[in-house]
Amino acid sequence: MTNDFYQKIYALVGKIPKGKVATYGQIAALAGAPRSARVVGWVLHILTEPQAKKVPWQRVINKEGIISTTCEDHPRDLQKMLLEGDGVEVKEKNGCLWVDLEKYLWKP
DNA sequence: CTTATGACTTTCA
DNA sequence: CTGAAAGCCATAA
Repeated sequence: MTNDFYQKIYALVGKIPKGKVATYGQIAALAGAPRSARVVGWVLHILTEPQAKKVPWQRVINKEGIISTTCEDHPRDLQKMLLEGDGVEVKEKNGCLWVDLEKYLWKP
């Protein structure tokens, strides 16, 4: 069951088109668990090495489009770089990186 | 098995 | 409208 949830999340994240971003709640909802946004974040946190390179985890952010990454292993600068590489404009507000959900939010 | 924590979200005051 | 607290799911200890 958890493994299935993982697979769903991976599939959903992998289905995010280039130049678009999605929120944890959205991914969780699409995975069948609207209240498991935290788990989505956890899944992306424990991504295995090969998957971290295959899955565009950088396109998954919180509901405000802000990168709330507190992990030192997941630098916001790296995510910003990856998003910019995908064609997503990452803005900076008060030292917090965020994306225009109105323009870059993935709407399946 | 119980407790604590987390890349979040939603609701109450 | 803003701020704080609880909730939910899964993993780690």
